[in-house]
Amino acid sequence: MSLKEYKEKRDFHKTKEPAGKAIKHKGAKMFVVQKHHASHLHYDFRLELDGVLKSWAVPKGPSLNPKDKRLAVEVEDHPIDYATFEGEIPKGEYGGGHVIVWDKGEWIPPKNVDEQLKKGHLEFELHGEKLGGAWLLLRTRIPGAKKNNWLLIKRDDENASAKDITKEDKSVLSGVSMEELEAEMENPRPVKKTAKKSALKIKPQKKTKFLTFKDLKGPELAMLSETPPVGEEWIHEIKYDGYRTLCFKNKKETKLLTRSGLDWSNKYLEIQKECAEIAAESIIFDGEIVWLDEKGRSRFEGLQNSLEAHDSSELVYYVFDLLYLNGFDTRNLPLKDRKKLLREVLEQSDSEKILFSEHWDESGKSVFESACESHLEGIVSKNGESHYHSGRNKNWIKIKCTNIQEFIIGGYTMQENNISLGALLMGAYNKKGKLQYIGKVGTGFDAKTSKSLVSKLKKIKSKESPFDEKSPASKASIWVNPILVGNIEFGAWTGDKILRHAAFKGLREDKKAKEVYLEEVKIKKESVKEITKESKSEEVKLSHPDKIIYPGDKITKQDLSNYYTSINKWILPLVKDRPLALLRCPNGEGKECFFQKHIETDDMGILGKKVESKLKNKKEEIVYIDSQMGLQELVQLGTLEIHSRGCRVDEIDYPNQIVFDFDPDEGVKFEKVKEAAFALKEILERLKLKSFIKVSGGKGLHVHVPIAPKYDWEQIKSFSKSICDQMEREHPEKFTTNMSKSKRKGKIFLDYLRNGYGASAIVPYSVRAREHAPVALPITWAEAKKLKNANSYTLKSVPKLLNNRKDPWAGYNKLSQKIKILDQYKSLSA
DNA sequence: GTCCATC
DNA sequence: GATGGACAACGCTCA
DNA sequence: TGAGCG
Repeated sequence: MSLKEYKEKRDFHKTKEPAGKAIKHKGAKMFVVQKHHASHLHYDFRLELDGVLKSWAVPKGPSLNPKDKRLAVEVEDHPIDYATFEGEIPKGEYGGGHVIVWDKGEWIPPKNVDEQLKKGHLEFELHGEKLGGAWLLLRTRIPGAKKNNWLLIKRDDENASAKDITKEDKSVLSGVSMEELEAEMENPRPVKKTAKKSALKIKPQKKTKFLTFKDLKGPELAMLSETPPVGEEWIHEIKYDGYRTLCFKNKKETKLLTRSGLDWSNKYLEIQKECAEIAAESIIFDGEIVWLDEKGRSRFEGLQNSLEAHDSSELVYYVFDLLYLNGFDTRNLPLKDRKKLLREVLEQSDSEKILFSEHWDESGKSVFESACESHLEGIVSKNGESHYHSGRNKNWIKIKCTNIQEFIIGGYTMQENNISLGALLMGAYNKKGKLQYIGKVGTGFDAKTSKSLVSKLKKIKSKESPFDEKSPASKASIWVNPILVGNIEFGAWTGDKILRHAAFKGLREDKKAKEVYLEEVKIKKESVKEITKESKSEEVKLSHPDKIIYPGDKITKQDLSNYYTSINKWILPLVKDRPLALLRCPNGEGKECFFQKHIETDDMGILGKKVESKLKNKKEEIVYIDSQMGLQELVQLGTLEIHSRGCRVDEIDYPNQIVFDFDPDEGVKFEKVKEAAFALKEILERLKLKSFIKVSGGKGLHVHVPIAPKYDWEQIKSFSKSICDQMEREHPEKFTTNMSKSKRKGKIFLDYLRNGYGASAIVPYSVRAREHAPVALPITWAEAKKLKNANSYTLKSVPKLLNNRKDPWAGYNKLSQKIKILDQYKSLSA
């Protein structure tokens, strides 16, 4: 989409003038609100109408980028456009201009929304375009709320609500069927996911105009890995050693382009001719042009020789992807389907030079091994379900048998005779964008290539070293502009990131030096699982060790990491192998946080597991840890609170601990909370159950009861409910089991709901995301007697306290208590 | 913090 | 490259 | 039935 089209689409309500009418609202004020994002700072707007804070000003409007300083607001009598500010835009108020709002486009707020808005706690998005402008579809979200709400408002009736839409109204919903709309309101989902789900089936639905290389934004590229990925979704292809080439054919012309978009049709005349003859009106291929040796292996040297001789007769084009066919953009098809289509097309054409790149869907490991045995360069494993995405991503993974990589020539030395080339000084761009020296290459070129190299290098001589640092400064070094790219085969990397046993294999004329960077080896988790079991000592890198995550006490991420390291042996037995729920606050305590129960990581310490609840009849993906490393990785992810379920990952239907949470209302004396805990202790003792107590790190206390995993969640929940009910009956003035705030005045809320399927509670020894980093610390009942409050054990004080401490929860994990009354009930009902 | 999508 | 969104889930209770 | 609450 061009910028113009994008703007038109975004500003549809300005250009289309739909049922409602745009008016200028005189009393409007704009507020610029600074918002922190994990990786960047940006701004949002709020709009005040007649003194009432109404909304974000511009639906999906542009944010203010401190660099471009635009603001989508009409200023004075200028036409609606972006106002451009000079200099820094301060946080604050922007009044005096006009802000465009709809006359009847205001939504009917649900209860409390006005208040939420005043606090700035509500955001909404306008989805009017979907409904042709006659209606407003708003997605509202209250941070922390469980779901989005969709509000549909008819413009000409202020009191219209979503329910009032009749079948007749369908006509104005331009393009949106009633069913779709109902489905959307019923089951709201983020807009972008909608787009994802509407993936084309094998037959593309809509004709699109022919794509250009620019539309494509370049070919899809593979990530480097040391081992092939594991999983049925992966298919595996031979990795070719040639030039990546895209073929664009339409009625007018047939072009062969390099990966950077250069037209090399003339260099591959024979192939270009054959492509032109393909029996399709328009087509885009992605593949590799190679030269094959007598054994059918692609050899880069052969390709180079052919090109230098301007003879493409010996080259073939292995096509492995189809991006466009006869008017249809096929990039959104799953790879498997694209290759099916591609195979059909190529079978029809019967060309000897344009070949279908076969794939195998057996285990990646065996494909990789046989590829290496046949002295091929390696394999490329691709996710068969993935769409075609430009750029490097994890859907394509390359695994190499030998180490051949492209690097940049940053300089060279001559042999002593000063006639022939001594060594090439190689480099690659690192993450910082600097050219990093990676060693010299003094072999692999014969007299002829040496000569041609020298003549090429002389032309690009430069006075200064192009290398960042660590550069091989010596009198003999001759620097060059770092624009030539060479193919280098090497044995291994040294610890200092220098090549060992490197040999020159030829220049890569299709690659720009800017594209050559140090590739990080991305290893898929599945393929290294066996390794991780043995190499648990691996350390976890903290991305920002000095980042302050508890601003009140200047506690850094490193401090948190150190905390868990020092109390590792205390927390691990209580947290390992339990399904987790994490409270993550990447920007620290007091900043925006979110809960998370499912994570995909490539990290090795955070484990995922597919579990199935037989009793709940549902499958889910859970996260757990079983090592110190896992704990460290949680820290790295910005986890401030670790919560767990009361069960083990392999028995999710049967909890092995019960948790009672005593949560006092504002103003309740802590003594009372202690009394409650001790009252519970007594009840439990009467039931012959041993219990353990911990401070919550907040205001309350938690009592844990380890049990045998033989009762299901329903049993445990009703058991704990009955106990809490009993306490409430005995002392209704002290306790309540009712969570509602109004009925909690001056009482302690007995929360038995931690004991339900999927519910979780704070893990003992976890820190809390509150000021001073309090810890949910296990204590003895004797200590509880003297306790003054529940939040004075902190990240700073706990490690010292634990020194030489006798485990207050000794035997917790070994205790497998039975609950008699449940057993009795069971035998009764049986 | 990380991934991803959209521009 | 800049920007922005998602990242849980479920039962209870009250209006 | 939806919102608020853990």
